[in-house]
Amino acid sequence: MNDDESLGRGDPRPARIQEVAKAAGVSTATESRALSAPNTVRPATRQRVIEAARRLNYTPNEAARALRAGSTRMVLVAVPDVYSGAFFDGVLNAIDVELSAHGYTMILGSLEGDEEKARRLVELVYARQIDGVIILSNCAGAAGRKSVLDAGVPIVAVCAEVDRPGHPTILVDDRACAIAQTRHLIEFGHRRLLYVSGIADHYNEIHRYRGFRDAVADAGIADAEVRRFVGDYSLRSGVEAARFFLAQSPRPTGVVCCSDEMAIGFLKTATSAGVKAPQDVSIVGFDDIEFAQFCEPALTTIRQPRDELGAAGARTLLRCLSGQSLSCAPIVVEGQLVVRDSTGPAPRFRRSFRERRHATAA
Amino acid sequence: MNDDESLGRGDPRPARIQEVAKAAGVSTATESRALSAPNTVRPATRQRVIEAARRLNYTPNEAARALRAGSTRMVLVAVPDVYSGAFFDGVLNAIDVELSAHGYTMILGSLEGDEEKARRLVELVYARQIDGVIILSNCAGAAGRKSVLDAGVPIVAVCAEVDRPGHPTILVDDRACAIAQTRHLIEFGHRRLLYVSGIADHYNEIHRYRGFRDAVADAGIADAEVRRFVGDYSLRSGVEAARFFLAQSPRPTGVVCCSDEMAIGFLKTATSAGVKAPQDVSIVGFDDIEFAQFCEPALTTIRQPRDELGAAGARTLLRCLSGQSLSCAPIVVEGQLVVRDSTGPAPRFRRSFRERRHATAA
DNA sequence: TTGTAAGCGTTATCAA
DNA sequence: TTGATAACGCTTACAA
Repeated sequence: MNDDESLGRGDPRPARIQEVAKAAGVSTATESRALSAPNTVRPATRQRVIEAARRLNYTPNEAARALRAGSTRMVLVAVPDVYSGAFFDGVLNAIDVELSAHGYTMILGSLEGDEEKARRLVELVYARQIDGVIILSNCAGAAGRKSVLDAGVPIVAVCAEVDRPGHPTILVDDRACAIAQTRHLIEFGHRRLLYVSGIADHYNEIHRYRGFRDAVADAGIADAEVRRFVGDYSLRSGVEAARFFLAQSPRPTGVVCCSDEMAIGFLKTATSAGVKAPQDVSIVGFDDIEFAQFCEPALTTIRQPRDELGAAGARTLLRCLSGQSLSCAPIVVEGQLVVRDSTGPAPRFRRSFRERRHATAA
Repeated sequence: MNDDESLGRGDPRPARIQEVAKAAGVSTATESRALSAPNTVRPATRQRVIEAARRLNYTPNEAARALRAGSTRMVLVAVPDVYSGAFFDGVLNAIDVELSAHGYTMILGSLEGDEEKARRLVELVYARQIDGVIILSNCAGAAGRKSVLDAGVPIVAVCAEVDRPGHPTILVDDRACAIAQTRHLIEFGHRRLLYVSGIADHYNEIHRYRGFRDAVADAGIADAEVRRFVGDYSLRSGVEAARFFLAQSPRPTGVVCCSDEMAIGFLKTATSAGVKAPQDVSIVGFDDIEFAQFCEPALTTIRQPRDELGAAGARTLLRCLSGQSLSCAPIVVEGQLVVRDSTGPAPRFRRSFRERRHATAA
């Protein structure tokens, strides 16, 4: 019985490179090369090595590899704390696929909420356990704490902006999207508008609100006709927005929301109070999460190219990690208005609009 | 100017323990102890060490620590591939909070879908980069591949069952939950029932279906009155279930779903086809995801104690990691029926009317 | 209580 | 193409 052949399950101690090298009749150096740089060893040798590794069920110890090589192939993806799982899941999946394909592991976490969790993640970066960071959240540098920005690893921002310049960034054209939302309502004859915003100082929000204002001004709508309610993207704040809406007199007839969650929370609350969409009020969301098609009525919204955002972010980071220097001009991708059933002609315009439609149809 | 004081941002090279030890006037051994086992050094020394570490912005290199100490403090949490983000997010958050509080980092990933991603994760475990695994998905041991079960690390299952016995398990009482769903409908007078199942060979599913059958048999309902549609927990399969439902004649009046997503997909599709809930059909979901309150009508469902499940899973794993041996009797927590607006009395009179019509048509 | 020194399991340098 | 050997940065016997 050969003592190299300890194949049994649950070996008390996994094989090390030395043992495998011995079994293959080579040095540890050759062993290592055969596995991580196959073309630098003779095919026959390589074959022997690989065979021995398989027999002994050998997997290189990652901690040792990382210590020696100075890289862990782990990437931290920082998501917002209260986040639209429904939206980010798509982005995250694209990131994960891209990273995995290049041998990297994704670690997910928030740098915002639970202080304990956040500090641990930042420490992990400083501890050289993380090769790079993708930021999907604006609050990268928290007050009083070591910032991940100072850890000396490459950082890429996706749908977000880093406090300090010089980092590659992937963005949706938020201003254009907000204009598309608003114009859609204006074209339906809505003039009393409610804007339900995300967190006020977020990068996205600043640009979106700017777009909303511009579209409103373009249409010659007076400031007095417009309201703003500041939310935080959540279902709950959509409910609050609807309460605010219900208390107005006269009520707005068109509502622009900065997330589908807020739009859905708004919709449900308004409906329960007897205000129907799109008859009494039209609502546009943002993100096109999966549930947008399943609420009642189905939600008109902005579709963000989640796959594209995630994949571009991951690829950009991988390029940084391989030492390429990149231009910092943001990569901008486009959102798209998806019209469903939650928007329609403004109440007082409805009749004439219908007549016009019938006229053109006839 | 002291060359120890290189505090500048983006230091080319982070401080090592040796430098900090020198700056504090102690050996590396004392330095290490002062930071990881504070009570084993004199307070004054400890103070000097901590001060020096802070000055030099020192964070111990994690790879070196892991190599030497033989533990990485990383835990893999394996989620299903097509998963109810809305449900698992709650469980995952509870796990993360618990792990973070004990100095552990959570790595998230699926062992089911993308083969490339799955293989990488398993390799990570074999590479000793993962101290333990929490499984939220049934397909732990995939065919043909090294299984995470053989990697020799502690494994805990939450809402799932591991193919091989001997692992601690945290479960909801699925059978009792399914009975509660079904009885709720039966008490409303429903007798023609549709059961929309999750993936057929999942542990949960087996127990839930058993509960459904038992409740049906208890009520003396004939097999001929009962249908089963096999879905996969997704919104999409809820849509398919509704199509199946719409094609029946006579149609069931009560629908038991194994996820809220399926219930919501069903609801929307049925509503669009002119079938109203709860007037024409009553629907019960499972999970009580956040959106359950926001669909129209609000969904009657089963609330699973997500926090409890996640926290119990994490605590159990931490106990394993600290070397305690545990009983393998499953920890069972209870779900709870939450009655909202998607369920109501069976439409007896209209039903018999319809049957008459169908009878004459046939 | 503190210091000395031997590893942890790799990879990379250099010489053969 | 391969082998000997020195790091990588930390923890922990063991000795003082």
